[in-house]
Amino acid sequence: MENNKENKLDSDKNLLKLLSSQYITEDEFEQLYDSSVIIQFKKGEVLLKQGLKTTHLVFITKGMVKFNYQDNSGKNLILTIAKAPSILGGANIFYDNINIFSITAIEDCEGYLIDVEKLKNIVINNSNFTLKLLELVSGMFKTSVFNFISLAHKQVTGRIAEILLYLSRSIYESDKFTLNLSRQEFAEFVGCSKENVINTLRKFHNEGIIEVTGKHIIINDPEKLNKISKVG
Amino acid sequence: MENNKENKLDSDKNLLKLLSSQYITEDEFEQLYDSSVIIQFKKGEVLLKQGLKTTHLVFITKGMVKFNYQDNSGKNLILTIAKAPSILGGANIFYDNINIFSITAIEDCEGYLIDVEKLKNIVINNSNFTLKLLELVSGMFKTSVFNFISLAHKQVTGRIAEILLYLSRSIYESDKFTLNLSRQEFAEFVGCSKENVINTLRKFHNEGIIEVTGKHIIINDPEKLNKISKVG
DNA sequence: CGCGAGCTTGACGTTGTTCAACTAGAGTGG
DNA sequence: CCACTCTAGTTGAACAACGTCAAGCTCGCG
Repeated sequence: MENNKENKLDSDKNLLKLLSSQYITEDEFEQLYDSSVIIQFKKGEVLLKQGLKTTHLVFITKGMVKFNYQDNSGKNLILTIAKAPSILGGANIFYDNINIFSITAIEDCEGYLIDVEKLKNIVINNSNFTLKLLELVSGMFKTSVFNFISLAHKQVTGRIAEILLYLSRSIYESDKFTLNLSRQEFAEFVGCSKENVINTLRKFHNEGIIEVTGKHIIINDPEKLNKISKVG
Repeated sequence: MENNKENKLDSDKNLLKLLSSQYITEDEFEQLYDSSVIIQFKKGEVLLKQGLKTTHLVFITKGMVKFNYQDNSGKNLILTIAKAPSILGGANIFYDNINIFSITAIEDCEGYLIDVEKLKNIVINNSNFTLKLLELVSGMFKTSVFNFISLAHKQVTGRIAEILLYLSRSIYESDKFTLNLSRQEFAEFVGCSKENVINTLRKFHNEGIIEVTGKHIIINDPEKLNKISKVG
């Protein structure tokens, strides 16, 4: 048991190291790692809250999260879904410290809190690591732009096809998967009503493109989905 | 005449310096400046083209540009409008070199081409300047996310109100301005049809919120516009 | 067994797009 | 100086997409 935990921690540490150690020294890494706190999140818990100041990043080693935004009228929107291993919250450290969206667990998660001030100290003296962060943020920017374009030009059918492919390829990495999103959340990801999601999934199902049984989904014809997502 | 040009160049140079010199040394700046090329763009000309590799940034000292995207089906979308002075094209240097959208002059522009390879050399050895870039990209990311949210949750009336305020406050910096966008382009910015733009502008006009005479627009009641943009 | 949350379905109204016709203004050439 | 044409802008009507609403269903769980 003791041994198991040791192994697990070692493996997590290596993951984190892999993500950063090419860019910072061993010393800097140890400093960062030693100051970080192990933490668990249950499904539904908020890792980083919209509107609050960023005091830490979260490096998740296990689990899945959504980037969600709630507007003044109470409507929700999911910007994207991410899964471990991943560093969360990096985009706004050096711009201003207010989180523009929340990050919420959609299944139980494990990870580390990384102190932003400590990180800043390391970054300021380390151009390579800063470049790495720059790459990270550039990537997020790019994703966001594509999201915007997709939303602007595609109708719901195309968006849903696109998101099914994204989930299958990038998140669950399989043709068959069990959604850990409710229909409501799926709708918030697409940016439409839950009824629309239901009808469209049914349509795809009836056309034999996918198979839907509750939350279990099988992608039968990814090519066709791809075509639908391209057309709109 | 000669003297005028000298003065003009000096003033441009100072602008560029202002944007970067706190972060790089005098030497580095001179190196960057000396290798840059003065260039003019006429209205409609493309500064950076979607799908091509980035070989240079553009620092514009005069004029206005749109960030525009064209999808496979030929539909256009305007991501945002920017005006001089501004550094354009920074977001994707360190991620990959392909431009994900075009930048096109919407009025005659003047500026400098900055060689990306030269810039990279400077950046790699200069953490402060990298941080500045990080801030820049973070800002763009943030804008993009807000754009996404706006598009997802607001209907056309709200979007148009929002964009009118943006143009008035951030671009033209006045309650009265003359659009240098066609109705079609305005629609591409909003993400709707040009007819919808026309009808909505007319509606605002009839309600006394704005005055529209061709391309000349006067914002009479910014408070009301703000309310409309918040509600949706 | 019964309750409740999430899911599903169909009817209906609203929003926004598309299309076609028309108008106004800016060049162009005789 | 007057047709002619070309483009951008405008208008209204028909139509499609999508959201909202209300009702019924399913399934897990106490």
